[in-house]
Amino acid sequence: MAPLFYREQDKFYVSVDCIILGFKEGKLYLLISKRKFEPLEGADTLMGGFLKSNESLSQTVSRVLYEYTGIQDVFMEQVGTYGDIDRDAGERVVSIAYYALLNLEFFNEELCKVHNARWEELEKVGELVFDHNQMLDDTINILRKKAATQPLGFNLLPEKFTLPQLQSLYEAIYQTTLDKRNFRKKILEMNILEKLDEKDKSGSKRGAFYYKFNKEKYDQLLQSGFYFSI
Amino acid sequence: MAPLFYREQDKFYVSVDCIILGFKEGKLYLLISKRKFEPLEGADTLMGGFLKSNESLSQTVSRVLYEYTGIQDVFMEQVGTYGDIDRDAGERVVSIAYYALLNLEFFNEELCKVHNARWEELEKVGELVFDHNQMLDDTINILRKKAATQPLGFNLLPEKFTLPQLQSLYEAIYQTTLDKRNFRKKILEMNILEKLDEKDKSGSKRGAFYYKFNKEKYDQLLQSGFYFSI
DNA sequence: GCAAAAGTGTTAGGTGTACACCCATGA
DNA sequence: TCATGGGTGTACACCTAACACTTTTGC
Repeated sequence: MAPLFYREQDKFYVSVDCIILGFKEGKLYLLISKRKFEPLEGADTLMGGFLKSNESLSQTVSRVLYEYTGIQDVFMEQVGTYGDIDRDAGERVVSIAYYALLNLEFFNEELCKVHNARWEELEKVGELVFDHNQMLDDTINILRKKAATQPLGFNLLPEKFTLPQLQSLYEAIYQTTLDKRNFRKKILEMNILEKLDEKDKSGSKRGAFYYKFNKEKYDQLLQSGFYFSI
Repeated sequence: MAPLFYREQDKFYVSVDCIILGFKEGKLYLLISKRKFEPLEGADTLMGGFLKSNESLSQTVSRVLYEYTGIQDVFMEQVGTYGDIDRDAGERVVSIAYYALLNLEFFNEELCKVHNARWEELEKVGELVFDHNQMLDDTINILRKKAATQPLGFNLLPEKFTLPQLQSLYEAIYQTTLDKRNFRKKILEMNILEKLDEKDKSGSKRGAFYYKFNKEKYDQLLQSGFYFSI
């Protein structure tokens, strides 16, 4: 039984909504689903779920991510909380938005069908239910700020990636083009990438060397005042 | 009556906790109160309040800020949402943290007594209830990031302030010392301050000129790609 | 006249940015 | 052999950071 003062308070439905982003062939994609219940059943929506009494917020997010993508241990961060009275047309619901960055290589295509979900090009996302477009805009703003100063981007790539791939990821995030030489110089000077002896021949005849992100080295550098910056 | 699917879900108490910061004589201060109900009655706590059915989240924050400080139209932003199962020792409560920056000049001292509240030097804040220390740490991190790229700081100063005051504010936020000449050059070059014909003689015999933040000019500059940076 | 804070410019080093050509390979 | 994308170095402009002395005025 709740202590006295608590019992006088109102209670609310609490949900999480997930902005799930992936990257493929130079473009960012958002995972969009069809809403499964009234009101607005069938409309485009972010992945979401209700908080349960036996779950922490982050457990709810992990559960929702697992249900829709089949992936565990996904990189995710809170975007913010949306609490307008009428934000959900069905009932008063306070919703916490999280974004997740994942590597499309490991994505379970089957689950897409189960949930009526699809990957939509970020630039072409149309109207979503409620305040979900706002959540998406807020996410992109956060992503742009964070990606410049923290090595988030690697979550969107396979473990082994090429420098042209990495560059095109940043170009997609910032909707701009970057100078190849400057980009390579900057990222390599940080000494957080490990060059492999293997080439990706899928993009060109010559092939581009694979690299991987060296997290140990990055963590070690952080200790000594280093900071990531693109 | 809630639509069918909603009715199956759990409901939760939702609260807001406010990290209220002020600045005086070169130091940042946090408004701390004594918890008014069990459990942990009398312990040091952030200002907080429960979300009500007829309020949006930001209305709740405004209400709490007004109750505790007597000030309306305070600058505030969301820090994040804290949803661990046992974060509140009394009951399951999901709490959204907001920080507020205010000008101590207008602060209503009377309300301090009413609420058993006090301004504590930020550097000397001790243990707070639940996860409130975490909320405070997260706030300081956000403040440090934001204050460097957005003109938030002016919310902590009176409308008229001197450059030595402004500098000591940034020194307090970043816990560092800055070079007077470089600081003045940088801030004045932005052309967002308006020099007044009046001096503050309280800090020295010679007196320092008052300036004020020119929001119109700042907004105008933003349009043309300018960005604030300290 | 002196103590105490306000105010003022210059320089060197480092960082960001613009820019064009050769390389490796499969078809 | 040629078309395609991968890979490389330099020069200049700009910004940052370091640094010391003069001014004002109340006491």
